[in-house]
Amino acid sequence: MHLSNRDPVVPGDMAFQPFLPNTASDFTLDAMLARQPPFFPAIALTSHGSLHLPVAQRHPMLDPVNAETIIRKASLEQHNATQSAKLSPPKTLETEATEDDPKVHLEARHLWTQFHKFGTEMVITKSGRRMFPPFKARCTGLNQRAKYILLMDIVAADDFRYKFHNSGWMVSGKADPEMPKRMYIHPDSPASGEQWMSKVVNFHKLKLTNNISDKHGFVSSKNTSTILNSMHKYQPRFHVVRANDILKLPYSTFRTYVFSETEFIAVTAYQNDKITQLKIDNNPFAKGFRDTGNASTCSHFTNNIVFNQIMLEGCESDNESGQESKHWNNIGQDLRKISTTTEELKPEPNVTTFHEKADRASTDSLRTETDSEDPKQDHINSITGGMTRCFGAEDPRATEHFQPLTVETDQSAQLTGLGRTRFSHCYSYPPDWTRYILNPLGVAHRLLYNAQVNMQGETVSSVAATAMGHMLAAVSSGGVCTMGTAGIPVSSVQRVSGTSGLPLNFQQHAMASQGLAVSPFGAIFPYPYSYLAATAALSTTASTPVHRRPVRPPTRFRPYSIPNSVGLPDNCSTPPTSIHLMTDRDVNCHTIANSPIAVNSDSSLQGSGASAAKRVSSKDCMDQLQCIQQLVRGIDSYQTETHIPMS
DNA sequence: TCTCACACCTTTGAAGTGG
DNA sequence: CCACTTCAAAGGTGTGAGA
Repeated sequence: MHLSNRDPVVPGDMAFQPFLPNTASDFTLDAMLARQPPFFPAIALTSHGSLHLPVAQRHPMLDPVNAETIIRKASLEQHNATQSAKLSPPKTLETEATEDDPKVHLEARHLWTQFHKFGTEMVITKSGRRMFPPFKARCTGLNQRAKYILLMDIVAADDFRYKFHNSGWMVSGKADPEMPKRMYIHPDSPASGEQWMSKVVNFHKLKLTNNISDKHGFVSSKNTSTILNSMHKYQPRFHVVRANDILKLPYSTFRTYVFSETEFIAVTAYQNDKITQLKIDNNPFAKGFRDTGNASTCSHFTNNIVFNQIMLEGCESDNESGQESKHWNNIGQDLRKISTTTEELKPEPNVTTFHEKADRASTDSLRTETDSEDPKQDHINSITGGMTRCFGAEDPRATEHFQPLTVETDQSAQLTGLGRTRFSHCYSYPPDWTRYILNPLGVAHRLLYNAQVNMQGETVSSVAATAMGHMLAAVSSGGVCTMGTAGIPVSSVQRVSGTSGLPLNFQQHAMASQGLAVSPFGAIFPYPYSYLAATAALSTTASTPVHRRPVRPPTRFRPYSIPNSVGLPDNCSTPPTSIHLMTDRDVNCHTIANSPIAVNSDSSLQGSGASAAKRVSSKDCMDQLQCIQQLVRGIDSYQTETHIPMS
């Protein structure tokens, strides 16, 4: 058994051979374990691996012997739990829960809009800089009792390098190779829908850096950074996953929300003075650079803050605490007024219609900000029109009025500047995941490379699990799921009772504290070992417009490619994404996701998981696997293509 | 184009104070 | 014991010089 293999793997070693189960025996735990690549060697795999090798070695799950013991023990526990469940089926509140319909509203959208208008520059430094404006979102439509995991990542928006010329940005060439991408799990994850909806999801702790050797992303510290290339364009993405355990992410459905106005170009120094002034005027940390006597480009922002603080006093519905949060909200409110003043964000008539029809019915949280019979509040309502409109974009009812806008992922739409509408893209995975694996665009195909799938009985892994490339998604009815990614074992035990074999706190904190990243596939990654976030990638490839329409819109976001080896390929233009934890728990947030095809044993998720299992019979699984195999066969040739044509 | 030191600012939490 | 205030350290900013 490979579990005992301690031999290190040298960079470039093809440690992961595609394993596609063909027979029922392939789905057993032993079969999966037998196909595991050597555990642990990935720690020392890359030139960067040495950074965390000593730490990783201390992790009990990184010891091959311990790992096997833990896995076996977890298997037994789950078996016992299964038997217990048969004798006394667990009571679940799921019957009272309703299907979720997550909607995500970008906070301070007007600030983002102004930011986008002025140049979309985001400063990155070697030590890391926070995003400005901060990425914050408000979620609604979640199942209050279900557990959700919220994530964020930043992906390249295109394949170009830019330069600032003649007061504007222009393409200056082909993009440099991307840095390893990281996906950030909100530290409050998993949390109930009620908890998420009660707060604003805030990723302001996320830092941007161009330091390749940066290791903050995986270290339990206040610093959580992602590596970007200067003078390249990026697009933050927000993911909502309905799952009660981080280790279930691979089997869960990602709903991805892309707010086009959050797109930015990473720079080491500001090129556009307007952006500089915008940030100085709005970022409290840059207050020292404000010149009150100077009527700067954005000085009216500052002036209006006072006005809006008065106008909106007491209207704050956000549960956030802390002055900074209030500050950002004030900024957002302030800019709402500005937008009204400048007419730039004046809602279109149909938007107003939607605002009246949908917003009044659904955006209670917003109403708390604007709810008033007071004429003063009427004015505020008009101010917030743009924000409400954006919020409604994810609302099913919005499609009635904005249907043409639901497919806003093509290149032209993205590049039309402020003239375009500002709606987020919502991608979700339909239950019929095979349809997306067979996506004609082909991008999903790459995700299947080296895919290892284990399905048994009624348990069916989702697209994510299927497509997690060199990761191993081993889900068995026996309950044991061993994740052998890069040779690192992780027990992803799924009991019928819904609790993981490894308590989340243990998984999350222990791993993070030891400088390990928890991948969406349940693997532990030492920095900077990065892996494909297949689930996230699929969010772009298996995307559907706002409301799960079966038609896939063109997307300009390249999927994450799966490395053809455990190491990062030299010519990998689209490195994989790893998931790691934001460790600061002071981040406010809320968002949630439905996981219609997730393999959820959690009682709160049994409904969706069980239904998914029913939807996909064993025969269907085999058929789908055959499809996967066919795809994989063609991937070798496909891999030579370095990128997917954009829209 | 990038890095670094710098001044200025906010944030945070510990320590002190008073009811 | 609790709430409030004070204070210092930590950390987030853009600037500007130099590489």
